[in-house]
Amino acid sequence: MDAFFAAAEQAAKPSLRGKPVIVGGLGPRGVVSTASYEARVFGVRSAMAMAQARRLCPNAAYLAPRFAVYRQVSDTVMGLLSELSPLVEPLSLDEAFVDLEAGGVPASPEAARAVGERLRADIAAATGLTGSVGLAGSKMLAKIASEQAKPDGLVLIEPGTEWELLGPMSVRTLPGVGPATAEALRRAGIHTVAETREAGEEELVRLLGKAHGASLYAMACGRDDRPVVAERDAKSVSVEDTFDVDLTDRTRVQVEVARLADRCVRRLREAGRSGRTVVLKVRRYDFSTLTRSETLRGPTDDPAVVREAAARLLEGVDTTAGVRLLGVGVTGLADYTQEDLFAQAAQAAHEAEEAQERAQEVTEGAGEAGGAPQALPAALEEGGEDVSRPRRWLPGADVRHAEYGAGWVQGSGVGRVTVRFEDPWSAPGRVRTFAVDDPALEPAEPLPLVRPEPAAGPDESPAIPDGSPGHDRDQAHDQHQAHAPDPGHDHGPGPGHDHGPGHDPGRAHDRDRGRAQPLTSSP
DNA sequence: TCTGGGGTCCTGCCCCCT
DNA sequence: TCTGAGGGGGCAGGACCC
Repeated sequence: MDAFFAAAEQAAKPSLRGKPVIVGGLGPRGVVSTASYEARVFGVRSAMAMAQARRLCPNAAYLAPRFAVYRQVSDTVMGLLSELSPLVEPLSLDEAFVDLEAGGVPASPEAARAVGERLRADIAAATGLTGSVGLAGSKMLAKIASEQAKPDGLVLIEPGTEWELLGPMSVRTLPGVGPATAEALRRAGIHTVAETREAGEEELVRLLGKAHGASLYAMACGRDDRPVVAERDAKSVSVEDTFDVDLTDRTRVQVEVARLADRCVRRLREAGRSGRTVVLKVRRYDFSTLTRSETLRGPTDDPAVVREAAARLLEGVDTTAGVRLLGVGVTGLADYTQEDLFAQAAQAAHEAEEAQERAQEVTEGAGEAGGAPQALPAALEEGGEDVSRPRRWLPGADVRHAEYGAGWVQGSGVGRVTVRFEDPWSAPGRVRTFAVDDPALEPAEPLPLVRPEPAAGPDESPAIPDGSPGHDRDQAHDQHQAHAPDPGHDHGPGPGHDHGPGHDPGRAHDRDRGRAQPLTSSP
């Protein structure tokens, strides 16, 4: 998929189409996940510090990723791929290898090209997004072809042309050659694929080690017989958080490690696995990273066991100078069924313990100062809403207003949140600003990017009528409500308080009159 | 004001066992 | 009974990928 996250956001948000869009971590230490092609013109790239991106492209829309949406689109695309062949190997949400031969596609360039073009059309129809297709006789070449095809194209590498094609390319083109390998090769005077071949396998092994050197030589010669492998089991599960501000307080570090251990086990259990080796990861103030690991006698999915192991590992790490990242992982995965009986018997006790932990966290939460990891949307953590914290409105998040309908958060701050009201099928919408605790405004489920088929029935009119559903009407509301008095705040959401619709819409105050956007610049 | 989060694979070292 | 070689597991770090 082309500029996947950013393209999905543009599809979901009509006002962003044709504009620079940057998806990534929005905190002070965020990095760019994906930049739209419009943003790349300014030099913004994946993995770049968000701060640098903002300097390069201050007028872009900066959005937090919405993985639920991307996963949905990804499932759709992977479904189309699986219609082509039983052998589909997903590499990530937006990329996969397909073995066309296993799918019975005749081994001719014409047949492959036809399948590729049809696939691209099907993806566009099913998702509203563009994807690029690389066709070749091996994974490495197919991948190179797909890179060349981007955006929105198809490239086929004819058998027999690989040698000349690869020769002049940079070594960085080859899979497995990153900055360090490229530098090692550069020092040896090797810059291109052809020079890599000329160096010979022996020299590459000497420079890079056995496995890396040998595989690099094969790749440089265009030899790559790695099969397409469907369904690979994960070998580790891990979670990590970078903190907005370095942690120095030892107790806080211990609390965070325990939280991460619990999150890690939750993920482990969701996957129905257990693990034997617990890994603690610590990135210090100076970005130096260390890991400590401990192998248990048998695999576990017991939060208490993982928490305790992580705590023991932490004991051996000096954190006084400041910690910017903490992580907890589990490797040596086994099937859940191998869980030992003792732990299962003790599980009830641990669950009671967990419940107590959570109760404690809520009371501690109120005093939490800066340095929080990118706060999870409060609603995500546990069913109940955490009343001790104000709701956080992440830019890009889906919302629904009792009166104005579906929209997305454009920005928030100083007690207000700015929302653009539009949906994937509407014309670009307009912006309104509300108090962050406006009860008429709620987080919402993402809308599908492609308009769903109208419900089967005699009446074929779609749920959302064509044409913009009445800016004029909105305007009328503006007149009425622009000066609605700000009712006093009630900070005691007692029992029975809910955010359901039907609250007095007069609480919505629209101070921007559709123009001023004090918090984020409108693209 | 640089530098996320989720992974995989490889290497080197140490230690223990055979 | 002692010794040395070699294999394998555990551990830490690093490179790479999306």
